[in-house]
Amino acid sequence: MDEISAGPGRPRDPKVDDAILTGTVEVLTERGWAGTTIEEVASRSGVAKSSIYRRYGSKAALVAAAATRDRATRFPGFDTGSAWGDLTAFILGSLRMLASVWKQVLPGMLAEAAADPEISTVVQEFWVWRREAIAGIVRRGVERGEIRAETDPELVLDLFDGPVLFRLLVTRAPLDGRYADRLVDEVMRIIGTSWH
Amino acid sequence: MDEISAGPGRPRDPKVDDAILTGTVEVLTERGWAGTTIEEVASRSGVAKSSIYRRYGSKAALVAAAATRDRATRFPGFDTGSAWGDLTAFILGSLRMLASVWKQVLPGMLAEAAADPEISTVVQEFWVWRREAIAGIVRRGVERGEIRAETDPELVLDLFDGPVLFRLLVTRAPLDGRYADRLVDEVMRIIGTSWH
Amino acid sequence: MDEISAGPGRPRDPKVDDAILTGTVEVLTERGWAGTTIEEVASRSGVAKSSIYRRYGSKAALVAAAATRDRATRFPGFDTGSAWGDLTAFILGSLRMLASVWKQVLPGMLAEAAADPEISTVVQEFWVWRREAIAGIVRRGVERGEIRAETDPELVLDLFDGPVLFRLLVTRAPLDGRYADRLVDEVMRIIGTSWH
Amino acid sequence: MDEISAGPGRPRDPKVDDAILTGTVEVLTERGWAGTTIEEVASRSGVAKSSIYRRYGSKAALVAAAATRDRATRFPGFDTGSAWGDLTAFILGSLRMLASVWKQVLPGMLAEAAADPEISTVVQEFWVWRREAIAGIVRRGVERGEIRAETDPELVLDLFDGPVLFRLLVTRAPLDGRYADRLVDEVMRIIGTSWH
DNA sequence: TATTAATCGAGACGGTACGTCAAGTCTTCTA
DNA sequence: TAGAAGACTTGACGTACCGTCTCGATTAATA
Repeated sequence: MDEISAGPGRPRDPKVDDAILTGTVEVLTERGWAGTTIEEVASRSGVAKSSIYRRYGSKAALVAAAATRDRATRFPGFDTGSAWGDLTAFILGSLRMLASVWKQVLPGMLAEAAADPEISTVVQEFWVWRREAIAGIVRRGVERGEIRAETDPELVLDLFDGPVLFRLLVTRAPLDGRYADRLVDEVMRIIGTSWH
Repeated sequence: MDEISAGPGRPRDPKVDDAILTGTVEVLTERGWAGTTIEEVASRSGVAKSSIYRRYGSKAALVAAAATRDRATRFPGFDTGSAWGDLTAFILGSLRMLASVWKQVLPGMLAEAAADPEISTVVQEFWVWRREAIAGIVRRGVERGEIRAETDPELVLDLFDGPVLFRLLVTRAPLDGRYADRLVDEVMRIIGTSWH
Repeated sequence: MDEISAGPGRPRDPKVDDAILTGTVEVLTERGWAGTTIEEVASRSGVAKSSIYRRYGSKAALVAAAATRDRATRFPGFDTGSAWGDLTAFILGSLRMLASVWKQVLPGMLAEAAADPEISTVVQEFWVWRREAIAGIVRRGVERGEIRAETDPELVLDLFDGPVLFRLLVTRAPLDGRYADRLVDEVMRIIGTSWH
Repeated sequence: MDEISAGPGRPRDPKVDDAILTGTVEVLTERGWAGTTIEEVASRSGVAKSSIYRRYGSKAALVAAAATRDRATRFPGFDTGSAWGDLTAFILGSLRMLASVWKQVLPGMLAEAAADPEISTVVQEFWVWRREAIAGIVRRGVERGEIRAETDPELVLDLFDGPVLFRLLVTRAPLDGRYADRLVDEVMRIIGTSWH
């Protein structure tokens, strides 16, 4: 995916790459999605506006890149030995990640994605690994006999991320550990082979 | 809330009220949330910009008003005699309403609400009657013995609107009758007193 | 020529008109034609950029307006009783006007006019009254018998402004009183009825 | 001033020299002075921008070089046997040269020269040979007794190029053969020893 | 019947950010 | 070193809307 060897011409300066994304996260943190302007990111990161536009065609693309870089660093592993434990670890990790900048950024991102297919793609890619993580948990749970064999991972993601998104965007109800427990409880009631 | 008798001075022209909201829906339909500008709404509806600002303080407030007016006309009743039927009617009605303009408008609205508390209030009010509708369905279901007594209507809304929102904003998976059936199925598995 | 009564809408603020043109002359004086930017004029005159663009479509149009306003205030009358005196007064007045800002501005103006027909029009209008002034001098001279009856005022303007422009733009030879005398001398040699 | 033998390193490629100037004239022809950019010249002539900047410090310097190269090829000799004939040949040749690209280029050049002394020098050098050509014509005319002995060639140039420049830049009056005749007529009326 | 006060359309106003463009400089690889 | 390629900083461009404001012209209820 990455260019290994350079073509002709001056190669892009990785320090500039870095400064842009770091500056983006900074401005997002301070000003939120709507208050973030390319102009501010440029002046903040000591980089020319044109150097940003050369890389990213829009604010949304820029923020998406920053988010993608951030994701890699934040999410730990989870394989606790039980479906219950795995799901709890997964949802808690998600909520922890959300608690940072991205809680403020996500709404704007999603709005942009609704209009711009290119951004939509980026957003969906952002969710692909979540689906795969869930699929892994489900597979292990089925092998252990904790989860029903015909379970669709897509459905589980629906039931996890849907309500979280709903609370984040609409009801603004708290997204804490107790809520995580309840979510896992409900989901296991649907996909589990038995219940206490 | 509404002024019943006029004070001194020229009263507001109801034709202007109407032209504004109608024009707003028109522009939203054609241009989507981001492409909708107050200036365009004004020129489209043959109304002065100041006449819009006199009524609504922002684009979001304007759109919220248009949405509220629209809601009243679109949503039919539902009381089918069974919890299963009620929930299905409710979710199908919701999906039908979403299929119109508001699918395009909702993301932008929610993004704005995330930043502006005033808009957030409007959005939440928009959801209040949904909670109440669900509460009614649950109450009737409990009385009939179809739904477990301790069921929290809030939770049911979570499980309905969450996944729908998730699909709408993120995965863009289809929101059709089959999906509605599956949703009701899952929810009833959680809140129902028995299952087949 | 001027609008006496206003159309609908807020009328243009004459203080803004004035601030813009005054600021333009200021910036031109300090920075010259090339160094003058609309942005600088705006910030200097405490006026929004859009208020300038609302009035003038380009730098050249803006400067032309400033020049036109300036012309009215700078040029005194001339009717000295003899063709010789009139022409001398005319050419001296012209050189005096040139000695101010406009010496620096004219080249850029003319370059712009060469490309943009609209500017060209403005520039030519700027020269119309010179043609007319010359025509008046010629007419009076013919009546007095000092100037040959068939004299074409256009030609006289050619012979006056041409060499001045040439010196200004190319040779940068001095444009002083002695040169003015010589110019009048030459021209009278062509259009005069006799010579000493 | 020119490097005769190369120092160390790769010598400059004369094909590049040529491509640059040829491309410059091409672009000037198509786009005029203002529309000509170094970037376009570079891509047009298949040469790197840095190869242009290595040779010429600015757009004006580049265009000046192109003009200088062009001048040598265009202007024929003139020595017709009479002052009248010489002057007519000279002015007609000048007008013919002007009719090409340079009519469009001159205004921009002169504007630049007004601000940049370096360009001003180039422009003045461009006029030196005209002064000398006129000086030759005058000298021969004086020897033949057609032109008054005290005639200043500088003045003649003033009277020729001034009006031409004026018409070119300002009035846009036609510059054809008839005008050439009239110009010669007027000038001879001033510097000639007699008239018909 | 006049007065008063708010509305209406229109459009100017000071702003802010946009995305584009060209200038001139710098950095890499290749010849 | 030159040369091609292209990234880089800089700075102005002209545009689009924002939300506020000032006009002159209505439009009722009040005096």
